[in-house]
Amino acid sequence: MDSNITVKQVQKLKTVDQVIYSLGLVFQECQASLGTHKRLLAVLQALLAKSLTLDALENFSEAFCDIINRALPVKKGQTAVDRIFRLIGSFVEAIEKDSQDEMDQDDEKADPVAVLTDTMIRHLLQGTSAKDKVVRFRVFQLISIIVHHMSSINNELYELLTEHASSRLRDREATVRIQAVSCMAMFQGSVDEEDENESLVDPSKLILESMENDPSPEVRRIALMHIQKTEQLKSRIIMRARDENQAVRKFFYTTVVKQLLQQVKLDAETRNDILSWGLNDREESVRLAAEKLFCYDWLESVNGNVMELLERLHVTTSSVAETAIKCFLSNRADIVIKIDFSEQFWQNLTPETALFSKVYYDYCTEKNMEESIDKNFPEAVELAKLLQKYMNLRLDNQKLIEGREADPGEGVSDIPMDANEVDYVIEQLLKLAINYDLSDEVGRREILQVLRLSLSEHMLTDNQVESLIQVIKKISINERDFCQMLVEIVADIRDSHLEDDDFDATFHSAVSEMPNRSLEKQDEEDVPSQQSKQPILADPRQTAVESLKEVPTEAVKYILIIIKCMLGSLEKEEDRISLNSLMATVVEPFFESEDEKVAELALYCIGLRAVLNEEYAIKAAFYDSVAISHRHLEMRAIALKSLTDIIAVHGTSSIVLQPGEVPQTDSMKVITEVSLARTYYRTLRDDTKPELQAIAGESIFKLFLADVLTDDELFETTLLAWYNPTVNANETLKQCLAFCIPTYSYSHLNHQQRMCRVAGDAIRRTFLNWEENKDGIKPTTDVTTVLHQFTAWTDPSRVVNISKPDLESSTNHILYVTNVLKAVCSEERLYTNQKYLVPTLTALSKIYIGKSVVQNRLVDLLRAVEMMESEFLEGTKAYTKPAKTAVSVFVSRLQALIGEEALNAKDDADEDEESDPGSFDLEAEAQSEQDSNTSVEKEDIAESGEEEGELEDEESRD
DNA sequence: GATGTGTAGCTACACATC
DNA sequence: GATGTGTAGCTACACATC
Repeated sequence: MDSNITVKQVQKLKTVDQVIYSLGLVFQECQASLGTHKRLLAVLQALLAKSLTLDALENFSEAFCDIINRALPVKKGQTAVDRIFRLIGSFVEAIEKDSQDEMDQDDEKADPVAVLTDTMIRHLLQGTSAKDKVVRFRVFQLISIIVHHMSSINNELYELLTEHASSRLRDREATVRIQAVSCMAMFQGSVDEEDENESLVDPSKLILESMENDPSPEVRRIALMHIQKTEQLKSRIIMRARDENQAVRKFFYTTVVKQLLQQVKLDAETRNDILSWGLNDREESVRLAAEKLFCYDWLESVNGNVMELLERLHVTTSSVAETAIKCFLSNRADIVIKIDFSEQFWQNLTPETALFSKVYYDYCTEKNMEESIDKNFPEAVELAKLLQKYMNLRLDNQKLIEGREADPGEGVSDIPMDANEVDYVIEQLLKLAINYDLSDEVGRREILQVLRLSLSEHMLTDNQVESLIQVIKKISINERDFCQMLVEIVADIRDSHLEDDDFDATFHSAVSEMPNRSLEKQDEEDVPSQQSKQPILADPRQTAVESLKEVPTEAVKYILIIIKCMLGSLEKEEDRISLNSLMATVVEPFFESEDEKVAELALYCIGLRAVLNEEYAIKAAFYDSVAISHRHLEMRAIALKSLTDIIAVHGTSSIVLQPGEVPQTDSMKVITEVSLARTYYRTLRDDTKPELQAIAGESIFKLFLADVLTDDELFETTLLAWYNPTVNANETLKQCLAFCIPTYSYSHLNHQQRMCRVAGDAIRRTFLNWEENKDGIKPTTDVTTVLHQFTAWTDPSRVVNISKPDLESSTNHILYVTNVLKAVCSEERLYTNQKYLVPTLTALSKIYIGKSVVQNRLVDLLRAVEMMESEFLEGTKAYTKPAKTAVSVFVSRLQALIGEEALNAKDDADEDEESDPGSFDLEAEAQSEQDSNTSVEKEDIAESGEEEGELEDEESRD
């Protein structure tokens, strides 16, 4: 028989042996290429038919299993076996189909196909818990293939299979679990929920479990692929878009979303979430997959109608719409090129088209597509008219609504556009105007006119105010001009709410003091410098407060929002006088408002001003400190952030009393260095206010990174917080510290030195806290992790951009290890406990010692280690063999680095000086060296020493 | 546990076959 | 034109080894 076996040849076969021999040939041949499979499939079917006519089904099955056995031990990745399995799969499918056709005709006959598949599966199941992982993998691979090609299965076999597969879902090998999941997937939906049999496992639940919790991303991916996309499971499936593994996330976007959209209903919010997570993913590959999904697949699902695609985003409430449109513009140049905004388009803006035009304008600007801008976007004058048109529409709407409320009985006249939608359109037009080409003088005037009137006469939304003020800023000649314009507007708004004539003394006087400003470019020199020296008013504040009481709260909020946006967009202070007046008469009085929102806005404004003006910062710091200790949570958060910003910009010296400085009665400078540190310290330690804790953590590191804060004690508090088990519940703070601690430590050698100084004490206190365990909460880390982290943070080779000479001469790790050993040896509970001692000593192997470290430092360290060993460790139970080995390895390493000669020389010197070998004196040396290196920090360190006592005192009083 | 090596799963393209 | 196959390069991850 030649190697290319055919159906005709099979039909001529006479004996069982010949059939079995041919079977071997088929599987021999199928391994080489998939090309022959079609013919071989026919041959296999013929062989089965032949064995039936010879009444040798049993022999045929046996031979089949024998062939399978030979493939089972072949490791993964061998294509030959994959081809064999593929042929078996096709074979099962083909004979199942034939059998179905025959069964329709004759139900009585025993089904040979069922016998064959049953034999094969039972044979394979014997290997499901084989010792060889390859066998377990191959067994489930083939079972999975067979099951996928079967149309039905009897109950007995089903139970057997699910039982084996479910136990393999917890196989040690990920490859086996993948196949088990794939096999189990075939049985989803087979359990009838109504007559739930207790003994039956529910495949869907098991797959769900694997999809969410399997440690291997590949298993999770396969589970995600196979799991049924049902209404019940969809919310769990969608969460895979946030899987920690990028391959899983990417797979979700390339494949799963499409399946979901076909099989279940997804509401707009869910779709937006999916899109938002994808387009903002940290991995580029995931972002690309999400972009493709949106720009091609979703567009296709709305038949290429771009506006419908945008409508489905629900732009007015979506935070992702703008990103989505940007991605659309850059991905679908083919569609973008056809864009043509007509007059009609601009007259009938919808939220979608308004947003699109805004994003498109920015896109064109960025890509220098001037032609597209000229073609599609109106002149500035026209833009002003458009703004006016939609502002009018907004006003008409409001009147209609008010009218309807006043007289509900009246025939309801249709409101042309939803109020929120009009607001949104206006907001987009304003945003469009921010970057618009306003070089045309007439257009600029027109727009400014519209903006001024709108701002003072309409109660715009917060977002609208913010954008509008940015446009005014852009149009203004300079900051002075800008400020004055807004101060006038604020005055107008206030006036409009006061009817009494005697109200306006303060306000108008504040305004009238300002030079006349006009749109025309005005030389700054024109402003008489004397004006700034004139007294503002006898007692402006008092009168202002009185009159402001008459202004409705809503109007006050509106005014404060305008001021907030104005201050936020200032880069420097060109008009101190009018700002002073504004703050004193309109902002500061509201700090004490009973309305929380009003007080918050006032404090926010105060903080913004303080960043611009160092003198004002003292006042702001005063307000902040009052707010931090007395006011409600949101207020305290604003105050804490504001205080941090002030210090970051102006430094601590400008706002705190210097040592010896006595608080003046007329000054608001009341904060001391200690009270400032204590504010952060207390906030960070207050578990009852997790939001503030997180802000404090972030603030402290911001200031440490900027070298504004230099308090070692405060820094140590952050480390203690990191290892405090209760912090684990505060996700924001945890994330903040996880990022900030290493970032700070690796940012500069001096920063790392601070870490080295406090590390010993921080480790000691952390361990003792765990030991005492006051709160009864289990620590979430262990001793080894703590030491690993500290050893890494203090490793000079991890400092970014460190120069080779700096690295090789750095003594940071030596300082660190000295402190840690000292700290552990100072506490009997630690050095006599194996749990703490052994990891401390084994960590010695990770200590980085540069090639050009001063020899004396090494000798001192060596002496210290030897002393520690003889004084504290030798003879204690905790000093186990691995600990001893670690110490002796470290000692040998030090000795080798030092060299014998230096060692002897140093010994002599020691004898001469009669130094005390029992003390850790090298830390003092290290400290003094560090001080001389950074003379600036010297004082701070000394100061912090004093504070340490005070902070501690405070704490113990608490 | 740190290291080097191996692998799956893309992705894009060329080419053959139906 | 649709479909399947082979090829190569790439990357993140899993695995094996010490």
